[in-house]
Amino acid sequence: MTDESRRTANLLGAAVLCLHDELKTVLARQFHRSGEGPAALCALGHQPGLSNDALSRLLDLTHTGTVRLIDRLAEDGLVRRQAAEHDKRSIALYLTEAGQAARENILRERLAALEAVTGSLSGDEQKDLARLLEKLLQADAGDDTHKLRTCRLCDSRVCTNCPILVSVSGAN
Amino acid sequence: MTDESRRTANLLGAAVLCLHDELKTVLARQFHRSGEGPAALCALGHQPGLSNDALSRLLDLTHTGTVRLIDRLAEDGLVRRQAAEHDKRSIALYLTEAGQAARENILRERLAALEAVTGSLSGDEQKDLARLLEKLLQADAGDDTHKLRTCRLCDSRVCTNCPILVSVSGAN
DNA sequence: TTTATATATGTGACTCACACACATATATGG
DNA sequence: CCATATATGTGTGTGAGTCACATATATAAA
Repeated sequence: MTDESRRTANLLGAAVLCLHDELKTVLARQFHRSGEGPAALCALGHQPGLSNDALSRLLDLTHTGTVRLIDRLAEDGLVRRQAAEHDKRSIALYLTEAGQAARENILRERLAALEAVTGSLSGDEQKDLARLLEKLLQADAGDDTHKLRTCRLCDSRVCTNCPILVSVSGAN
Repeated sequence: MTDESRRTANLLGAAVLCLHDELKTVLARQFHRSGEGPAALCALGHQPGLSNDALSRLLDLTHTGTVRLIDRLAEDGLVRRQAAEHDKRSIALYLTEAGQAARENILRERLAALEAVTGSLSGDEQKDLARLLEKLLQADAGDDTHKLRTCRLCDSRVCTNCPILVSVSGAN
């Protein structure tokens, strides 16, 4: 590794930290709970009927942690537990109306914050950035669970031609 | 905003999330405490003698949160509180030998993880990425405190020619 | 078919990393 | 000299997770 490539790696780390801080702040404004709550809402909007177990893998929480998370979201009236039809042990999770609205807000504000940053680049630079990010995401994709994890806050209406597309059925 | 620029923004968000997860995992392996502990160690290595107050601004914690954080780090034998010479109210924080070693590990593993990702790009692509990241970091730099915050996990030996260079004296 | 084992969810008790309200010591400006 | 601002610390609380354990259903084996 050259000094220059090390410098680039470090710049990437700084950008990741800076942007993550910013996105965290934005989400906190939209959503009074911290942790994986926003990600759970987004994922459930994208894949309604997910089980506790599938969600726990997607969020990389213990199943217990996911139970508590769903308790909180249900208490806030954002998520609804329902008996699953095929397996009586499992539950199926759905967003309520309020949950869908919360998800919309989260996705919108997140994207606005990101656009404010990429907006400092020219059109050509944005194209370059997109291409480089695609390569980075592909290189770091991992298995299906990891891919779903990476996409857990994505806005599927915006992410056309996802570079790490995964068969959603792999989630349950 | 075009659909394409929205897509780029979303890709950036996905990459930030994915890499942040990965860096978090790496730090957790190196350092059994979560939260801002690693950042505190790195910052204190870079700016020895920082006060609780300056550190709390840098980490964006309440001063109380920082007191407790330092309690934990001191308990682990990584940080030492010392009376400040100029202002008897404030304390000066220094890393112990063990603290310096912990910091080294954190910086090394963080950079290794980042290099593993950027390593998937060609030399030219890495140069492009560096240039774009510099622009993004500059666009999002903010005031001196925000800049220091962005750099709180950087390895100063590697970050030559920092794109958002800040006068360190602004920190105290 | 009965039985053993694996899987899905849930509960109780705990921990960690913060926050807020309040107290104390030192600095600083009128 | 005194009022106010600043720096640190303490008591108490909370949110978000963990682990150990319990229960219900599914599946495979005898």
